[in-house]
Order: sequence, then C-alpha cells, then structure tokens
Amino acid sequence: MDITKILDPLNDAQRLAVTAPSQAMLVLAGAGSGKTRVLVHRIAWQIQVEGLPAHSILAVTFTNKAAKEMRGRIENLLNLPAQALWIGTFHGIAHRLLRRHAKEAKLPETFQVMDSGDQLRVIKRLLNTLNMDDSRWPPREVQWYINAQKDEGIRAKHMVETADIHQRQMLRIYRSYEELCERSGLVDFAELLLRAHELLRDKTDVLDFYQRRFRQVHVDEFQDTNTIQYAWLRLLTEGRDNLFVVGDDDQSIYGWRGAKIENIYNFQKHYQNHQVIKLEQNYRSTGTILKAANNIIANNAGRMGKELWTDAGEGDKISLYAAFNEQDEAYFVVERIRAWVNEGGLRSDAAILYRSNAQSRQFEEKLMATGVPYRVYGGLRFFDRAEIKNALAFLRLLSNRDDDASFERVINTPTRGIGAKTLDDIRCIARDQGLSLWAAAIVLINQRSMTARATNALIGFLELIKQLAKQTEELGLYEKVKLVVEKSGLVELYQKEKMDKGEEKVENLEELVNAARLFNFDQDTQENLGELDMFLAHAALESGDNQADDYEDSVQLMTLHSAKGLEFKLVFLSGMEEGLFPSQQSVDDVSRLEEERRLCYVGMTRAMRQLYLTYAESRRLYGRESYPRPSRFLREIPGEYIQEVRMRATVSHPVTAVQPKASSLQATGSYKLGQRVSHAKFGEGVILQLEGSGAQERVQVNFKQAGVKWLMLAYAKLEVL
DNA sequence: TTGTTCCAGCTTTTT
DNA sequence: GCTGGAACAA
Repeated sequence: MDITKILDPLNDAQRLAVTAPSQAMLVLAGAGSGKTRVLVHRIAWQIQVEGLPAHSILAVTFTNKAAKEMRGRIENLLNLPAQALWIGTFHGIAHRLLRRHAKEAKLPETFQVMDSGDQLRVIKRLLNTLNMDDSRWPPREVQWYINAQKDEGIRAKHMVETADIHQRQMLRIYRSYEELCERSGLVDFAELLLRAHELLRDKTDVLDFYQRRFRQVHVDEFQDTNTIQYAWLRLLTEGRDNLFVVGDDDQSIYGWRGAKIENIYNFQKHYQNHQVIKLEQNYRSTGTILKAANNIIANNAGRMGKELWTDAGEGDKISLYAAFNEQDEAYFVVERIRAWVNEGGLRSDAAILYRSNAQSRQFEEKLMATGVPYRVYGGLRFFDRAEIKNALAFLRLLSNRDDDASFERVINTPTRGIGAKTLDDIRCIARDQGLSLWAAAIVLINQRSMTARATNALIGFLELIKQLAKQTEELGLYEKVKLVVEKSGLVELYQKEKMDKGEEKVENLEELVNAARLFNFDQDTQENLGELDMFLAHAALESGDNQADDYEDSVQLMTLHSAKGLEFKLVFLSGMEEGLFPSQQSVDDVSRLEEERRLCYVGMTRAMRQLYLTYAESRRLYGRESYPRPSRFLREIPGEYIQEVRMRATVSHPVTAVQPKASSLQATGSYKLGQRVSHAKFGEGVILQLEGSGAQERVQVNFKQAGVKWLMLAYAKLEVL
C-alpha cells in the first residue's frame, strides 16, 4: 500500500487533517491553501489506509464542476475507478435519494425536476390563474419568497396567517404553488433539498439505513451551505460526529442567496468534540498580494481569524490605475494584456474581473476592436436555451402527461392554431376541477363547446404526443430523443427562421440528440429509473457546460462571483468605485458591506503573480454620467503594496475639456501603449508603460533583444515605427 | 401570427 | 441608455 503518494504532497497542517481519526472536523482553508487537495487525499486515505469501502463515503459539493474534479482527482490518486463513491452536489444527492425513495417521500415515480426558469414560468402562470396583477406581485419576488421559505425548511402549512396583507397574499400564492407542483409532479431545486430533509426526518428506517451506510460525510465550501442543507447534514451524521467540512468564512459570498455563514459557528456548538485545523499557507499568490488581501479582510468583524502567508517571495507591487472614464479603463486593461502577450504570456492566464455583468461590455468592445480573443463566463447555458427547453418539454410530456409546465410550453409550439382562448378555457377547467392541463384538455374536447377548428387543433396536439409516446415506447434513449426532435416540428420551425439564428438553433437540437447518444446512464442504473427520466433530470440538474472549451487561447472575462475557486497569473480587478464595488445596495448595511469586502478578498486572491486594480473617475451608468469616488477597499490596502500607474498621455479627453499644454502633448503625442518603436542601441521594441510628463516623462519598452527597459523620453530618441 | 413600439428595471448565481 | 418582455396593431 503506497501511502507516501497520499502523504508526501502535503504540508503539516494538511497532513493533520487528512490523517485525523474519524471525528467532527472543521478545516478552515484559506484561498489557495490546498482545500480540494485535503478533501481528495482525506478520502483516498480513508479508502486505502483505514480500509473504508468506497460506497461508505459521501462527499458533497455545490457545483457539478467541483464534484467532477474531485472524483477525477481521487481516481487519479488511487489509480482506480471510484464509481461506488457518492460524490455530488447537494441537489444531485438529494435527487438520488428522492428517486430511490419516491414513495416514502410522497412523490410520483416520474416526478420531474424544474430549473429556476421553469419555476418562474409556473409562478407567472399561477399568478394569472389567481387573477393577481403581476406588476403588484412581481413573479421574481414571489419566486424569491417561496425559495427563501423552503431554504429555511418552512412549508405553507407551517405558516400562520398574519394581519399583514402582503404576507397573507404571499402565503396564499405559496400554498397554491405547492398544490400545483404536487398535482403536476414537479419539483423545484429548493424542493429537492427540503424533501430530502423531510425524508430523513420522517422515515426513521431510511435515515437509519443511510446513517449506517455513510461512515464518513465530507462537505466542500461549507460556508455556502444554507439552513436546510446543514439540517440535512446533521440528520445524516447525528450522534456519530463523522462530518468533515472544509470551508472559509472569509470567502462566504453567497449570503444573499441563503448561505448561512453561521453554520460554521453552529457546527462548533453542535459537534462538541470537533477539531479545527487552519490551512494558512498559500501556494498561489505573491507575498504582496496576500498581505494586501489580509489587510482588507482584517476590516471585517467576527471572523474566525486567519492570515495567509507564503514562502514564495514578495513579488511585484499591486498596480493601481485611475482611468479617466470607463473607456479609458478598458483601453488600459486591453493594452496591458497585449503587452503581456507580447512578452510571451498566455491570454488564458489573464482575467478581467468585475462586480456586475454590465461592465463586461466595455471590455468586450475593446478586445473585439483590437482582435484579442476572449471568453465571457456566465450567460446562457446549453440546457437553458429556448429550443432545447422546447424539445425537453416534449420529452417530459412523454414521461409525465401531467407536467403542466411542459404542456403549456409546447401546446402551441410550433404554432398549430391553439390560441389564447382555448388555452384559457383549459386553464379554467383545470383550476375548477383540480385537474392537470392535459386532463382538462380532454374534458374540454368532450364538452364540444369549441369551434371545430379549435377542437381539431387541440386533438391534433394530444394525438401528436400520444403518437410520439407510442412510436418511441420500445426505443432507446438516443432514438427516442432523435425521433421526438424530428417529429415535433421544432426543426422545421427553426429552419424557417431567417438568418443564422435559426440555423444555430437547429444545430443545438442536433447537439441535444448527440448528448442523448453520449449520455452515460450506467452510473445511475441502480436507481431503477427509465433512461429518459434520468436524462431529463440530468438536463435540469446540470445546466450543461456553458463554456464549450474553445481551443483558441483567450482572455477570461467574468464576475467576481464566478471567479471564486479559479486562479490566474494576471488579474485585473476593474471598477473599484464606491457604488459599483461595493455596490450601492450594500453600503448602508454592515453585513452586506462585509460580504462585498469578502468578495474583494476573493477577487484579489485569484491573482498568482500580478494584480491590477482599476477605477474610473467618470463612468456612464444607466445613461447618466457619474463621478464616483474610488472604492473604500483601495484605502484599506497599505500604500507600500501599491504602485500607481499613469497612462494619461493616451487619454482621449472630451472636446469640452481644458486644452492640455501643447508642450506636454507634443512629447507624448505619438507614443502610445503597444506602439512599436526603435532605439539606436536596443533595437526594436513595444511600449508597455508611460509615466510622468514634460522632461520627466519616461517610457517602459519591451525590446526584442534587450528585454524590458525604462527610458527617459527626452534622451532616448525613440523612433516610432 | 408577426413585427413594432413601449415600458420598466438595473448586483451577484448554482442547482 | 440599453435590454428584454409584454402589449399592441396590422
């Protein structure tokens, strides 16, 4: 047994955590301190040294990506496939439990998982049937309300009627929503967690089984767990103290979606015999970056307390750039990236981070204009696309005729002459008689109250679904999906659409068929569930790799939130302005402000070698010119770690601005970032930076042969090429 | 049924 | 000031 392979790559603190006997354990892992490594090696240790069978280990993460990575690394370390290991997201594991114990959880065998888009549509429709004005009851707010209740483990039946009208109405909606989901066999994301919790809470034999089965439970990113997730973990590990959690209170940035940082404190109360291990050695960033980040986070109260350090040396200072406006900011960042690439850096090692998605545009425009390849994270995922959702809706109806959300989605897509009137009648019947839309449609036809044309159209739709169900009954998943995509009329619909938009949609549908072909259901066959249902659940739970790895080396653009867990050699933290970052909505509330500060901490600690902070002195926001003050976070970094960069010579002042002095302009007029120049002694090079003005003006040039040099413009006699 | 116009809204996001 | 969705007209 080769335990050196497990232990050698670890430092003392990591080794302590990995080899600790089974007990409640809290590993406080700072950014870049080897958090995943500890989890992976811990699990490998338990299997290989402690002799635990793989199926007795559970590891829970928040994203599919993290789960996948962990499984891969464990298999790599153990050098064997680890299918028996239960590694997955909270939602994935909850889903698995509910499939296995659908009856005990009071769910139909064919229940379908709704993603948040589906949920929103269901709510919109519900508000309609309740005759509620959706400007007074914005669907998003309702959705937020319902999910917030579920995240806290509260069902409508637990709530008491209050005098508050708003509250009362919300409760009424919540109740109707629950009824509707029940009737349609629909389960939203929050419901997965809540049901799984209730399953363990109410069915002692089920709980007992899993308590025995899982001898070790591991949790990644513990600071992001919400109330119901933690309650579920507690049930599972009650009285055994076999809960091993890894997290970082300083990186808790999801409080706004229900994450409870308090779970870390509660953990220490609930598990009396727990041990805490801090991982503070950082293997990612330079000393300067870490010190600056430490200084910022030190402004937060009530931390567990942790200070990152490295033995990798100080590195360069952090660069601070005060841009004239947001255009100038983008220009500066893009020029720096070009210089980085000129010096041999990879574009994919450079990341532009921002607080809000709206900020990406200015960078995209500049990158596009200069022909620098880039990739924006976030945005539409594969399974979120309308054409894919439509195809999936057909498939869902095959599996579950009562799925109202899907019924409504495709009843007239592609258009088949079923208008608003017919649909309204169906909804009415469904509501009055407590039926699904499908059943209500049949009732409506039998009433013979409609025109022949409408009746035929409706019959046509029902027949289409029945036909498809019959034809695909005996087919495998791939053939099923293929046939449905072909016969649903969706392909024809999108082919008719003009421009390449429609073409892209057809391609996406082909891709869906392909995904079905490649779908690997072996992993979950034990769930004795049809392949189709497994595939549909997969589609809801894994919204799809939204960034199909394009092979071109490209600059990475993303929000600070999506940067968590990633690292880049060169990082630009843009828009460091009051009102933007920290965001306006957070400045009045201490806890929200502290979350913004943690976000800043997360952003800075993404940088491995060089960190740039930028802000604009003027910014166009919502169509208005604003003059924000630099972010307070900038003041929280001691000056010794910061170097101010100037590039004013290249700023394009608006026409109304005071004319700059002729002399200073003359000197710098032709010198711009990225300008190719030639020097008598050093040869050809590219300008990287400009500093100072007049006689003091200096340029930094990257020479092909001589390397990077600072030169006084007054003496250098550079020739512009 | 489709194209146009109007209007609210505007952090962060995974499942 | 732009975008996406909904209401509206043809």
